[in-house]
Amino acid sequence: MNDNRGNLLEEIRQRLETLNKSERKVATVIMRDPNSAIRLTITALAQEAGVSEPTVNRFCRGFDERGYPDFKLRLAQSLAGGMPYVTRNVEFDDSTEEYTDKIFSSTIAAIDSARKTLRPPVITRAVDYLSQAKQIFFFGMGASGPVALDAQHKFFRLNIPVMAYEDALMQRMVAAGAHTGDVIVIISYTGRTRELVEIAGIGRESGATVIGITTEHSPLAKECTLLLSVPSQEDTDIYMPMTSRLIQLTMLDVLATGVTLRRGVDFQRYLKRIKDSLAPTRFANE
Amino acid sequence: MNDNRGNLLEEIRQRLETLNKSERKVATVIMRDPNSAIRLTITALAQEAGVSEPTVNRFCRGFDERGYPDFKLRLAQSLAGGMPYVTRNVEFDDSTEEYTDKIFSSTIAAIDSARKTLRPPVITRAVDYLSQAKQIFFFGMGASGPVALDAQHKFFRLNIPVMAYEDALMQRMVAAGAHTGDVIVIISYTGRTRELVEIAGIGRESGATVIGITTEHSPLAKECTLLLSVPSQEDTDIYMPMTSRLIQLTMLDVLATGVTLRRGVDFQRYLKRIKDSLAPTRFANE
DNA sequence: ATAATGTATGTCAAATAACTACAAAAAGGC
DNA sequence: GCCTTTTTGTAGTTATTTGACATACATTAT
Repeated sequence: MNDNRGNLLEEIRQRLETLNKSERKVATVIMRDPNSAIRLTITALAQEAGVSEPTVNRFCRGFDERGYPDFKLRLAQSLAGGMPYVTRNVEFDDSTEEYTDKIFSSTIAAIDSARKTLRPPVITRAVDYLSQAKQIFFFGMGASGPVALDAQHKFFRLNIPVMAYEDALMQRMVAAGAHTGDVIVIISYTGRTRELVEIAGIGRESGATVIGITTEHSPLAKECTLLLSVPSQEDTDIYMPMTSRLIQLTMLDVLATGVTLRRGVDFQRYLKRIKDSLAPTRFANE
Repeated sequence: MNDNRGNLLEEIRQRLETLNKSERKVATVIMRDPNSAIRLTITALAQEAGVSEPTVNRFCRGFDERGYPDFKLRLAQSLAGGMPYVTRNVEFDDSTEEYTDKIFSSTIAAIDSARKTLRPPVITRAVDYLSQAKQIFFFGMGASGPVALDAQHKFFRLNIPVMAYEDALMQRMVAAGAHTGDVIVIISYTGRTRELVEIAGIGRESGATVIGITTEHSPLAKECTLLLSVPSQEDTDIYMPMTSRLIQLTMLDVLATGVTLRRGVDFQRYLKRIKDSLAPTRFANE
């Protein structure tokens, strides 16, 4: 819906040869300092270019715009600083400002790229399973442990029996004792932890639905009923998992939201009640 | 020269609470469909919002703009790049694709806005404290509990004695028993949990350095030696904390990275050794 | 060479949009 | 409940854009 015709500035440059004398004057003025051009009125721009106002207007229409204001709007968009959410690695001589910015940028870039690889039908299926689950278990080890706990926290509010386990032995026992209708969500960045791969198999044998939040094509992914794939972040997480956790967490936010929506509008009142129950533990708001 | 003040849409959303009735109407109309809003005249927008034209004009000036046209220009720039980093709230009739996209977008927008409010000198000081700490404790309750655990995980790798506590009584005891040179990091979204505010005070009395990762001007913030402020996300987290955790986590990534850098280049070898220690627990990489 | 035609550009007026000053209404404090 | 302050709207003013039309210039045909 967004009329994202290419960069306007680029288009002007390309068509420069095609334009007639006066229109070329207008183009030149705009290209010389586009950032100022967007703040000029048609009168000012016309004067600047030494042409008449209607000429500017005609020039604008030549670029498939309704008139000068629309043209300016599109020009402004072309100029808007593209987002520099690039993944750059932290260097050992970075200043505080530099590494802070790099980490934030990489994080944003990672989440953005995760968003692009998402497949809504898969999420819908995951939400189907979760909202019909008799019980939900979240398994995560190491850095994914806290993610599992966070998920427990979130799903608990949804009035579903839910537990998180970080311990491999507990996970194994729970998986072995699971029933049809139970859902086990296994969170693992690498998808290669032997223990978890085995546990996934055990869970499935017990009849549980096993949802994996992990890397595509990994051994764990193959053992799961349903895979929510997290793109692997090549460079960033060399020595510590950073962005991967955040993507997993966001994914779980999406799932929790999906389940909430299935509950219907009335459920919001229940959520509010849970939230309000915390009020006495807090200082009043302002 | 390009006045790239932050994403305007985001700013509107943040300041939504601050606005008065009529101005909020205007904000709502703009946020509902920003892409159309930029094509409206002040008259049309006023009518759409059910307010008078001067109200719209005043609204624009409230955002440090000279008037409506300039406001529109900046709005257009915020929308550019086809990438709507707009925070739109999830509606009850959203499709999977819609709510997924909204959550990812809000998350990205929130982290981006957090990035902009960061003050590098404060981070430097936090890293100073942390890298010289005899011991580090991370305290978090409720949704911030998993964040504290994640931090423990991360700082453990940095070869620092570190513990995370979710339990208020343990926190209280640890705070009371802390010494000068110990650092207590308290993570709280609201900054209003009575228990934690008290604990912060106790920790400081014991001589520990108390770093708060919480909302500015909150009771907790006032009790801390150093405040790392997390911008509060009014709308998004109504019924569940979502973006706040992610910002806290990213903040902790930054701190952990800062401490790592202080350790010097050799330290990387140590980190690699820790990472490699996990290899036997995993299936080989391809 | 000149008339005829078409294109390019400008002038001016009408319409539209944005802003200002002021007045009315609503909200808040005493 | 009255006064003060804040919020919102009305009406008039100014600025901006656009459209209709006219003129100038170039091109081609006679």
